[in-house]
Amino acid sequence: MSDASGSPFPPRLLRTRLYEQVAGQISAWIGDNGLRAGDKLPPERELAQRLGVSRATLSQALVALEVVGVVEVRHGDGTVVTARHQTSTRIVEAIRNHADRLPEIIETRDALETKIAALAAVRRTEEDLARIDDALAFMEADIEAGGRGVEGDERFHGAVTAASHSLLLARLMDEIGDLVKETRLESLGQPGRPQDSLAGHRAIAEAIRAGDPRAASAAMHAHVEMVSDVALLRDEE
Amino acid sequence: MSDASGSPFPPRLLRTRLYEQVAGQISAWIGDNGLRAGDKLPPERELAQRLGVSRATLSQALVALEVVGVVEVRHGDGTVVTARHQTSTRIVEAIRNHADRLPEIIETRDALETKIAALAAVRRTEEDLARIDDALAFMEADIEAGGRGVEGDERFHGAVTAASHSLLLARLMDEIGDLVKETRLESLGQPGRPQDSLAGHRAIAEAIRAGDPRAASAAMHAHVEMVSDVALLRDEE
DNA sequence: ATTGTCCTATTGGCTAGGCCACTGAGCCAG
DNA sequence: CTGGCTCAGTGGCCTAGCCAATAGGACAAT
Repeated sequence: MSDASGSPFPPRLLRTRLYEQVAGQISAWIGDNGLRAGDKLPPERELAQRLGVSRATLSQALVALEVVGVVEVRHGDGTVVTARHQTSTRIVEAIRNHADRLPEIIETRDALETKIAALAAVRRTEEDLARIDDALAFMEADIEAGGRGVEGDERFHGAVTAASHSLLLARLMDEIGDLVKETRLESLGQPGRPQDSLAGHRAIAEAIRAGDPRAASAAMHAHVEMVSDVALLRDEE
Repeated sequence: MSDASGSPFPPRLLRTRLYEQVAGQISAWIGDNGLRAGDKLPPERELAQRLGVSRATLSQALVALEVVGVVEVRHGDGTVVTARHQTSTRIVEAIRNHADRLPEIIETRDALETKIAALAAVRRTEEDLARIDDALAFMEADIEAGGRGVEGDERFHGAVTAASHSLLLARLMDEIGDLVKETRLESLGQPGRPQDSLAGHRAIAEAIRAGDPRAASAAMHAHVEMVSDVALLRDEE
């Protein structure tokens, strides 16, 4: 891994596919013109011409918007705006671009993971416990070898999430996975942090093994708080 | 609304677009053949031929899978499977199709909304409180008029979520919005339920107004539990 | 040996143009 | 007023083709 040191590198200049631009423009256009749920978009042929792309490309853009839930394409009738427009796209962007999103991420992790820990304490199987131990061992080895234990951290939380046996919670954790990953990197970059983090994980694991949901929840809460402290120190405004 | 009574009607036989089927098949194929993150899919031309569709359609399918985060399409190189495959698609389906998803929804609501309530108690503005009161009044009027207070319930939870001033949590709530809506309908369909629900809302609102996060959290927890009881009674297996 | 340059096969990106299928609205007969 | 018909509008999908990016090998320069 070469990105482990120094400056974080220009972020790999992203290559936009045409359909993405088109989808963005359409989405923006919907917002700007104040289109409400149920309003119709112009026909594909016209829209394609206006945007200067082929119908095939436009079609891809519509697929993308459809998957995200912004529009609904109805064969023979037209393309209509759905209710979810405002909630979906905008907010994701807002979160991505806003600098002080860290507290929000911490809050959300706290909400989800304390619950997950509590559930895990009650539902964990032997297999779950083994996986958690593996992650712990992996992290320990990594840290002793001078690493930051990033992957071990990820594995641990993944294992705990799996142990909660809740597909929905797992999905939501996955949803915010990318955001969490960033905070993880920041947190574990602090000197001494990996060890503290490892200790926190051990406490969580113990509580889960003991089958004590309250303790597991509390331990997880403390752990998330610790991460938060670190992040806030560096990022305070 | 005509779907409020009687048998639930044949569920409107959905019309699949070709790209959806293709996306599904590809996704399944990835799973069946045990493809891991980083593995390459066959080239588009070949894949299209094998699946018996045009390249344009296949391309749409890939866009859909890309938006969902299952694959990454790299110009000039190929299409590769991303790490998120397992978590994403399967789980959504599993949740949608699994009958006993109610407990999971309750758990998730509990995790998110207790936190939301606590945050709301600390952060609510006068405007937030007014909106919460509006929702309360709306629900009360609806119930007195013989309604079930479904929309009021929705508004109330929306207002509380807004009062938490956390975009991320709001987004996750939105994410599970559809699922929650179903449970809401079931719950409020019980005789006497609307009144109880209204009382629960009042308790939550009071705690938020008082600025007491613990009380707000506890009240919300109690409320969610109540909903859960109802749901489980009808749906127990 | 190593490094940098160029070439080329492979692969995705996008377009053009066309036919088919579905939807909704208006018309007409019963 | 109802049911069936027609037709214009619109999306669904296809074929055929050229353009553009990438990876990897050959080969020259160091």
